[in-house]
Amino acid sequence: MPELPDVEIYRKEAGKARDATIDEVKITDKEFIDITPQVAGKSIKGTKITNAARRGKYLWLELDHQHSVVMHFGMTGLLQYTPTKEEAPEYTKCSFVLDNKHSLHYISKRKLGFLKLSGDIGSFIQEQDLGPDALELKEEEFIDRLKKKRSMIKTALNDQSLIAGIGNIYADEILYQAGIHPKTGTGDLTEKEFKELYKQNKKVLETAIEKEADVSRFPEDYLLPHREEGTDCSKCSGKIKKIKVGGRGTYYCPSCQKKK
DNA sequence: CATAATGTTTAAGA
DNA sequence: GTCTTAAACATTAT
Repeated sequence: MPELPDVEIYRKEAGKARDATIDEVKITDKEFIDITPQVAGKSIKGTKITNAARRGKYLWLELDHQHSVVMHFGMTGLLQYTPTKEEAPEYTKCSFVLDNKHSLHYISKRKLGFLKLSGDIGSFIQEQDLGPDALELKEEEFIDRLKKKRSMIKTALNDQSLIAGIGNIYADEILYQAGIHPKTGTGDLTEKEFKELYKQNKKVLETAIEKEADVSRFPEDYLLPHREEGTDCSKCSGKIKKIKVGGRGTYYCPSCQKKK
């Protein structure tokens, strides 16, 4: 489930490969991986991983030859760092075999993400029209950006050009914690509610990272561990309800997230 | 078998 | 042109 907290975990995983040299690039799904064996051999093999960087849901492996590998995880992708002698996980699309007896595996069941060679990170962000990372934003800009969009608040939170990193399920969690109905129009929110959103955005994402994006370890009053229609709300006596917002499944408590 | 699923891009509508 | 919404994409699990 790769949203900001998940990708941050992968970034830490990739960080274990820092200063290792890439001995080999194994491409196991040619259709999916946008790197030809020639390019891999010429531009990636033999280079050193100098850093792992993240913005929103995108992850970069920075190499010492002024380029980098950029990856996106779609809905089912993940990154794993394992001893090379272990077999690559199922659905592995591409593996970087390192000189420290470990390998980094890009894994995905479906084909919605990508992994490719990227030059300068800044120009990539511009091309993608990617907004600032949800954890880097100051309160004022966070609120200003949301106000610019005239849509339901959940749709605005999911807009990567406004704020990068919040996906479908974390938008639900943030709105649940803030006590705001997901269909509320951005124009109908009060200043107080915007501030609460900012506060919960930070808290929810940081908590998720601290728990290594493992929902079973989330606090008891979070929505995510019991994101199911009809279950009891952890904050009041209401029952969790499922609706569609902008075409996506959305869970909320009708009793503590009242519509205006 | 039909439906929904954490994602982004596109095409269409206002 | 600009902004917003809905459909399309690929594959698996229920």
